[in-house]
Amino acid sequence: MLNPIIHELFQKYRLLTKEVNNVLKKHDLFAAQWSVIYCIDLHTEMTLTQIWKYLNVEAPTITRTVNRLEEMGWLVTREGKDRREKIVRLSEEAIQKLPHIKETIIQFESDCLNRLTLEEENQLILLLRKIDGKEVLVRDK
Amino acid sequence: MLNPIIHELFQKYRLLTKEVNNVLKKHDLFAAQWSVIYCIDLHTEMTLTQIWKYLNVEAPTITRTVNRLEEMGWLVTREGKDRREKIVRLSEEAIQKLPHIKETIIQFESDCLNRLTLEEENQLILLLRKIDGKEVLVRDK
DNA sequence: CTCATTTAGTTACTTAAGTAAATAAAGGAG
DNA sequence: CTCCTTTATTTACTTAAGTAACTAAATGAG
Repeated sequence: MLNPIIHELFQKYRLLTKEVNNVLKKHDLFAAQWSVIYCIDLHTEMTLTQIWKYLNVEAPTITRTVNRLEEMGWLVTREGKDRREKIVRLSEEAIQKLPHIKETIIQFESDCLNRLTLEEENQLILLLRKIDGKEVLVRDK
Repeated sequence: MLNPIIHELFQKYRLLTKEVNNVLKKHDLFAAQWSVIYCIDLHTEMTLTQIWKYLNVEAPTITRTVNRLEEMGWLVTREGKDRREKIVRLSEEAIQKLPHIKETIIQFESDCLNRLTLEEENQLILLLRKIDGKEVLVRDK
């Protein structure tokens, strides 16, 4: 952008999405779809609102991705007691396929980070969290 | 995604683009447009290929952004001696508006990074560069 | 010189995500 | 109970960027 940190962060974002899309191709998934599947698996069952709040994206993004994943047979949805909300869970096939996909993702991610020591990884995550901490809690200044 | 570093990196990317778009709104620009203007300013004159190689994106992305910026009067293009290539430079208005825009961007970026010390900034950039270093040079392992 | 190959840019189509505005159910004040 | 407000989701439109396939100019082998 101008600042080298932000520049680097943007470049890595593009590089990583590109590569993760490539890795996921063999499972017929895209990165954003995988992130939704992963987060539903983590919580077993979620409303759309819970998903977009967890992933920190806007609601329409999740409407679209969940619809697509439902069409593709990865997700099953039902109406909640509150009839406005849509509750999503993984389909049987998805649950079955999940371990294998997780494996390839773990492999991919560890390849990406193989030049970092464990300590560096911890440092990196702490430093990333310090960027733009408006919502984290206004600490000083 | 699953790995907290990559997860955090993706979140920060979204947060930062959102906020930089918000800051640029008063200049009638979007983040990607600004990055093209900035890099042309840095090099005075560039071909499309030089731009997309510098920014590390694909060619069609730059075709689109440059066309839009030309329509909007930010850029001027001409044909090179090699008649396949399109050479781009900033328009007079762009050059005039640039200092003010730069100022707001610098302000924005330093706000984003104000919780990091200078040393932490240096560390962060080094750590980011270690991610997925396939193209950087395969060093060890 | 001619033709095959490479290079620069574009076009068409797709994923990803954002904003603004609409719909529709739930909840609350009176 | 009625009406207003809030909440959950959706729809329409836009920016950003990718892939694949195309055009057209340049280059190089013969």
